[in-house]
Amino acid sequence: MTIPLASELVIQFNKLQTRFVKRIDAQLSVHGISYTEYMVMYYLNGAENDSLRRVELAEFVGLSASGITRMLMPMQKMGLVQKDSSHRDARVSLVKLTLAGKSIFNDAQKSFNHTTAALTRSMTDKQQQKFLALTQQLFS
Amino acid sequence: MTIPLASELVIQFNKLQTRFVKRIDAQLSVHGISYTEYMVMYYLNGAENDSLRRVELAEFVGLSASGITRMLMPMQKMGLVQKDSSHRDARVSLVKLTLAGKSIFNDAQKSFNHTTAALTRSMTDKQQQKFLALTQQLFS
DNA sequence: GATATATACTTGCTCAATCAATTATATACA
DNA sequence: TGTATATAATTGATTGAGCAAGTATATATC
Repeated sequence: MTIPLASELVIQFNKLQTRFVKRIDAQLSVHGISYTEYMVMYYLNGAENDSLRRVELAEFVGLSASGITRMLMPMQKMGLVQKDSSHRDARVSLVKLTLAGKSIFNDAQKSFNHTTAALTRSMTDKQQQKFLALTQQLFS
Repeated sequence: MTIPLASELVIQFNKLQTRFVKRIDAQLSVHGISYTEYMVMYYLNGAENDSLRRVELAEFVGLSASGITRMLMPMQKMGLVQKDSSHRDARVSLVKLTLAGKSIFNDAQKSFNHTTAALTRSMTDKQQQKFLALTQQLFS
């Protein structure tokens, strides 16, 4: 049986992504954080008011609510993030980067960008743009 | 700080893949198997002599050796795969699909192909080919 | 205002996967 | 031949994540 194009695409795609994350994880471990933790910090860093609610964070990072709770526990213990409560809604717990967190994120970001550049160095800029555009297209 | 193209690419790429796997997992659960179990069966199905060594399987699927051992245990219990020993090398344990395993794989494959087609339906065939080619290029 | 429903988060339990250590066997070489 | 090293697989301990259930608070409706 010949394998359909779409399946071949998904399988190769998945394989590549697994490889990417492993490489990035290895690099980030120098800073003591994982890929997912990096993504958490990345979104917190870019958020307005420098803070996000847990559900928002979960949505961005692609984790469940409980996944976020568990992920943040050690990060808080390490002093990377801190909790704040919302005075608008007593249910929500806002998360933000601490100063130490920001500093570590800045360092990690350099590693991250460096690694992604290495991972995609077999592509020209134009190809990367094309590839990104096609990736975006698949979201719809 | 503007985010570099390569990093944007990797992040979007990762996000998309997570989404893909979730959708496929949901579909495959009808057949009682996960994405990774599907991949195991997929490689076993395509292997010559219908069997693979655990290390080979691990390499293909992108798991560690122990990951494969643990993954195969329940699959064996469910009767999807069986063990064989190699007469060339007493250390190796060959894995192959059982008849039941083949049958379930065939059903699952239909679901899988159907789902991947749905996931990529926003792309023309030509775009899919382009995308696959770019993906392959990143492996080097 | 009281009751029902929805939302934000946390906790207990479970599963999948990893690493490090272990066992068994194979290969290399002094 | 015997000893060191390498390889295949498994096992114990740990981690990351999910789901289902629970708690606290908010909103909607009667």
